[in-house]
Amino acid sequence: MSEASKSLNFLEHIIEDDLKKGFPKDQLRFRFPPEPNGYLHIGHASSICLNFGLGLRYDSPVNLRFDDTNPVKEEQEFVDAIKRDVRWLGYEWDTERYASDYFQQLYDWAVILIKKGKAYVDSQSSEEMAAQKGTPTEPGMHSPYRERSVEENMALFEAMKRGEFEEGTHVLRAKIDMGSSNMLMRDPIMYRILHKAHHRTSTDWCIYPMYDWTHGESDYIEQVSHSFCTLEFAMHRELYDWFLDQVYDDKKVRPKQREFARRNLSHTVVSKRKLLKLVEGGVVNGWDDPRMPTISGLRRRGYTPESIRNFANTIGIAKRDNLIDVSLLEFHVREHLNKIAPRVMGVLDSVKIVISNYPEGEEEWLEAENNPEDPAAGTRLVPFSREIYIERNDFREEANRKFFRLKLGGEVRLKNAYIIKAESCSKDADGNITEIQCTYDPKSKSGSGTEESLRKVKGTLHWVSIKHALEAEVRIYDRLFLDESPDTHKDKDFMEFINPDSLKVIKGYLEPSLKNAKIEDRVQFQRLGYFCVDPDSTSEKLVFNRTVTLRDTWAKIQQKS
RNA sequence: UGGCCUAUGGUGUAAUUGGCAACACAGCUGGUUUUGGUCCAGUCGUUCUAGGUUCGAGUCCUAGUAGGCCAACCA
Repeated sequence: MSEASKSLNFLEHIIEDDLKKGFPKDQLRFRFPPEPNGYLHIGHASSICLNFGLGLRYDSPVNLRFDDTNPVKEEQEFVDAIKRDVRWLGYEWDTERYASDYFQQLYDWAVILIKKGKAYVDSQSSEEMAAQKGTPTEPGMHSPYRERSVEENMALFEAMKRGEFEEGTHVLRAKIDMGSSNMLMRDPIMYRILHKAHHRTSTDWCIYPMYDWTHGESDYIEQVSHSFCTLEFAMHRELYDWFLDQVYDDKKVRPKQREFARRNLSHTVVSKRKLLKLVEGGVVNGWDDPRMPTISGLRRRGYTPESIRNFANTIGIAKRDNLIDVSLLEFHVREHLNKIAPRVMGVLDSVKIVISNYPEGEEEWLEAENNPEDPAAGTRLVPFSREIYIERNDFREEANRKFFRLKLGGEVRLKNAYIIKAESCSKDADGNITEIQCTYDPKSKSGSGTEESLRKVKGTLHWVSIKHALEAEVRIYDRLFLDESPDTHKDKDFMEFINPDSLKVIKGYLEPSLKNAKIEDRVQFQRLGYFCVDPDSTSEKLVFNRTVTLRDTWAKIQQKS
């Protein structure tokens, strides 16, 4: 969809209104502000697409700013992973920033607040302060240290900075209103003492600013015009504005915080704590496990950046609670892969067919279309011979008219090859079919143009020549949770809803053209789904991940009966 | 008991700002097809409730109801 024809979401309306009121378009500026303490997931993708999409729409710079004010949890590893994921999604930031770049400026401003009597050092324990904080329905009480003199506050704050105190002994608090109905305005903490090395500033600082004091001022320093965050920060806006008022120069752009509802995807969880539990509990094999809703997991699963961007644009941005069905994400990856993924044949649950009237030892290479959606993709050759594999569930000894696959006495088209007829089958002692004996019509070769080749047969099957088949490991992934919203049940833990069959590892037989498939190559196994080559692949052993099945109306028909 | 936010098909978002409720997904019916894929056509709504303003209300007003968020030296 072109940007011009797309309807506007409420944040775009806010920007349009600002523009209409005279805000200069060339001063529009956005930012994506992750905390480097974990991996990006599908929820972040929405925010990334929102902010960077706005940048593209208005031709405005977008900063990537790491909100790194807590050295206890933050690491360089996450910075690198986040940058890689944002790039992979297809976005370029204007400048790479760190809240830690502003520590000195923030400190200088804090000194100004102290001197104006708007901040003070509190020397109580966190328990004492919590007790004085009040509740949502009762006002708080003043700290006994609230009326310290400017001189005393300055001396204490400077000593905090010099590292003369233990962690937890003092904090710097903004002096606002302990009676406010907004708990965040009840003298919020601006600085705490932390004797921890920071991933960028090392041991330069032993006091670290809190989120509220940092975020708005960072937006201001960067001259971000519109600062978009999720709804749980709505109450923070009053504080954001209060802090801004303390330093604001009206010749500069004043950042505007607005909040949107985070997007929830069905059949998954997204909180860092829960994701970590899945990783540490061994439920999945790491942060990039293809079942994880992380960007790196989706990448390994075979999702394309374009499909994720289209998904994000389709679900839009609003303020109400939501639960987006994962089938919408699956639709977008199918839509994209349908256009770009080469078609190949692979049999995942095989049963052997012997074509009794096909000469023993003979083989021929048949032409096959690489992608019916894209003629420019060309053709390839696939080998055919007397013994082939087909999918076990593509054969039944007897079946009704609705089953238009192979049955005894029935005919079926082998994709790109011949029409065959099932004559008989062999079984083992347990009654399992071990081999199907067929005959073929030599004149029915696909594309030969003969009358026989033009015959209409209802079913078409994919197949693989046994002699030429490539063996591969195929990982069949399904959704990780059976419940659409596993972590919103009051009396049940989300771990109770884990799908025990979210991964099946099987052996598949593939056509030989896949021999040189490279890691991250994406293909469609015809009639089965989209698959991609996993990084675990080696030259000896191919490993494929199933990204998503094809739409399967046959499965629906079967379910109904 | 306080404050803030939200309410439109099964799902997600729109509605030229007070003027024929639209788009996508999912579901269901058919058609096309050498993938039961793709593609095409059709189908699926008391805009949370009750009042009010108005020629006209999803949109404005009032009162309810329901859901979410708010008491970390986290972000």
